[in-house]
Amino acid sequence: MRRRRRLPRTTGPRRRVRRGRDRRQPRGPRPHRAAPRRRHPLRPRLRRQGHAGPDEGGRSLGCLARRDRRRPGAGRRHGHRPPAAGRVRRAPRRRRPGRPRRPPLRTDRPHRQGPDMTEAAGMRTDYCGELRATDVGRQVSVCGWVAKRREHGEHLAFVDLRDHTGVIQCVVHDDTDVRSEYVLRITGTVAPRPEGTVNDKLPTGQIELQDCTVEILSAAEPPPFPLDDRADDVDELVRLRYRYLDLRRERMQKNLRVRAKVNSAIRRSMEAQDFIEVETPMLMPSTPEGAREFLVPSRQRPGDFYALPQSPQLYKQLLMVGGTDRYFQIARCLRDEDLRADRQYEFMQLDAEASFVTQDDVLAFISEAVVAAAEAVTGERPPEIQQITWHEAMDRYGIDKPDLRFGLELVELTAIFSETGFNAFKAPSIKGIKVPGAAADYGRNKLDGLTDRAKASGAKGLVWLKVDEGGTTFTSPVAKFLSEAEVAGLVATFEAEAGDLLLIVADEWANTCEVLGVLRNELGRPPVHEGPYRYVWVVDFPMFVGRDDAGNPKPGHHPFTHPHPDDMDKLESDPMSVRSLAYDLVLNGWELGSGSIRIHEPDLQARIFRLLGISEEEAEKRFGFFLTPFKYGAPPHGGFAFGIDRLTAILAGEENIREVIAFPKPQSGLDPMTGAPTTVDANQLADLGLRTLPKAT
RNA sequence: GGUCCCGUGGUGCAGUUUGGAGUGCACGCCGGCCUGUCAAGCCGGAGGUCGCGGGUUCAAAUCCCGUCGGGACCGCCA
Repeated sequence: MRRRRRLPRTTGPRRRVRRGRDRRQPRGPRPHRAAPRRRHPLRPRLRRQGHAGPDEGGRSLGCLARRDRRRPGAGRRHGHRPPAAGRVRRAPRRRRPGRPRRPPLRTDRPHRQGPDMTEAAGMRTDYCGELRATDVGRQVSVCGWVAKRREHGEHLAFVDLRDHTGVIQCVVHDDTDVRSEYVLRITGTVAPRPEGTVNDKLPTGQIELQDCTVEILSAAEPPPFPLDDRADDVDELVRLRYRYLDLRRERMQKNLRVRAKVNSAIRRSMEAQDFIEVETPMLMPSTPEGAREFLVPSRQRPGDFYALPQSPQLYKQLLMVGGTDRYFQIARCLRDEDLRADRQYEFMQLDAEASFVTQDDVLAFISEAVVAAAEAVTGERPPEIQQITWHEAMDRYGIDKPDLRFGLELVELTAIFSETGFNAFKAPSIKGIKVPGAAADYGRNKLDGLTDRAKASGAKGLVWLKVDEGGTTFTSPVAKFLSEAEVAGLVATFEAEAGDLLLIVADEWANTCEVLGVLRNELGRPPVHEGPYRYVWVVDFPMFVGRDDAGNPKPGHHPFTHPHPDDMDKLESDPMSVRSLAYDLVLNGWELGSGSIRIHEPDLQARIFRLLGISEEEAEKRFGFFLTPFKYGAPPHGGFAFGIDRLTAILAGEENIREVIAFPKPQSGLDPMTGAPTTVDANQLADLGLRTLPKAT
């Protein structure tokens, strides 16, 4: 890192303004110091940079110099710390033998008009939150915002100064007027707190800054909401409107730093695995498959549009054709779909692609990156990520993004009812879940609620049974329809005990699983960020999911996904049973991302298009720029993309990705801070050949 | 596009069920007091068109309709 010089500590204006009584009137000389000249006390008190008056330069030096003369050794003690930010952060606090002492205070520099912004990093010697008892005796300068001030009469006040590392208590004995969120530079001596005044709740609670000289770098209006933990309860719209204030909070600063760690660890991991970072265009042709796109009108071709990328999918495959071998990008993706707790218009993905690899290779690459990111944040390396097939995920958890942190697995019951007389159970697939001990908690209302939920998910109905005392009979509206053998079969299969609640669904296999999967999550799923972290690869996704209006199968992943080699012979005969080489990575029930091995053979691609009902002409029209390259020799390749916002949110302990994005948008997509989106003036529209319709009223 | 929940000084709430004067609490803010506090303490003060519009009523924060804004979820996100 480039070495940056620190500003001589004496160049800033020393502002003396008053707080408390009589702020609007000049006051007489104060008792223990010759009264310095004072600026007019009326606020705003600060002159703008460049308009500094004659009192802004030299006097403070004089004050400090006087002070230094009064305290022999103080000047020498107060030295230049290694100036680069990284060094400051990591600098050992204990001075080791042999380590050179900090260079002496420079008092020989020419006076400056206010802080020199070209040396802003040098305005301080330390971060607020990093001072410790081992720093006692040092004279330091810290910069930050006033988190809190506590006054005790005219001549004692405590100022908690905050930067992104934390707060330090500064003892101010003069009558400087500092208020919430004023930006200060405070120079003082690190001292142990007097006996009985240690604050165990603060990492800096053993010490405080004494003999403080306060420079007001910026005055501030009171913030519209408290910038501490209480802001967690403030309306998110208010936090977003003043996001720049919200970001000062410990939680937000922590989250931004978690995110930076994730990015950094991912980048290091991918590079260590021989991936190279390549940027791909933000302006690309519209490819209307999949998510709705953001369109950008072309000025030079009025009436034509670029689209912003939903993902770099097409480009990264062309990078493979281009011999790049292993590509990655921490890529911004944009989708014009409705927002959610885990969705923004724009979001970041680790996008990766590799040539001459198998599915297992890709899973290993990505696993390594995710594990590295998790380790960078938590300090613990997660265990190897397990795999589960899509079919097993559906069968056991009823969902393709299973949350493995809790039980309530689906129990297979079909065989028990193979000869049932109960019409509702004459179905291809019968499954249930057991909620241990929940019978008493679920009265009629809650059970009706579950039934409604099941029906909303597509179930014909939901059968519930409460296991009676003794554990061998049920209380249930359908109890009378069940044979003794069926009752016994249920008790045995569920390993049911008195007080358990059993929920059963009978339908086609997929429906049965999905409905119970919804109920399972409803009944047992903890908030996503609660530990432990359970990563899982879901593999062998079906090649096709459902059929479109014309009866053609629809691709489960995307139309360039390679079919599973074992199922190639079923592509035409039984397409819906064909598996693909597509895979998802799931963490605590959130889909982190997905990927696949791609089709690199033009013949196979043509075959898939035929199955999807896409004619050659249509394929050429829609994907021509993408398909032609494959005629020139495409390597076998595959890749993956996962959402960095989601991973970061979970690792940061947040349930909402907005909390780990510096400037997110609320659910409406309207930015309360900037007002975007806005109308533009007619000339801009004319330039683009656009005309807007009147807004609906 | 849909379902549900929420809009009351700068912030967080109570008050709405059962209509009766902008009523209350906490924080913040402003002023005063206070030399060891730490989400300091004490005293005083300012600050609100109860999101907006309409309706019912003698009377609406409260009931009704509409609308705007926010959130969670469904649809959607190949």
